[in-house]
Amino acid sequence: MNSAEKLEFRQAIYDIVAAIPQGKVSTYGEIARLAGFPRYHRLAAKALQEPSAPDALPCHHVVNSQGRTAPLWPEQRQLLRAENVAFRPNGMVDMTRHRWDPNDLLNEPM
DNA sequence: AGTTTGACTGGAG
DNA sequence: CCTCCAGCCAAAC
Repeated sequence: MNSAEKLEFRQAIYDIVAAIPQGKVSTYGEIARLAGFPRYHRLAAKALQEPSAPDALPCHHVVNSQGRTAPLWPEQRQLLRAENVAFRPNGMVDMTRHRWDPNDLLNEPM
């Protein structure tokens, strides 16, 4: 991965995350795959930590594959709750209800 | 140049 | 659900 690809990757990640609708969440592995770098989930996470990430970027819409919120980022839970995202009793996001389907453009506001 | 470190993942125990 | 582990890849040590 050269420097040009890094920029390309980061930009793709930001675009994808920006496209996640309110009340929906995606995973690090998913956005990395959509960005065209299937095994770069860890780098996707790092990209969201980058200070260069846009301020308005709703990175709280990204959780891990199990629906777990970022351990060292307690606010994420509040941000999601503010969007009526349902949490299971175990503290994980109810992925069956809130997983974002990139193909479903309107993603049923119902 | 070798080792450690994550806002990770999927599987095993 | 929990922890532990191998696989993963760039960055930071």
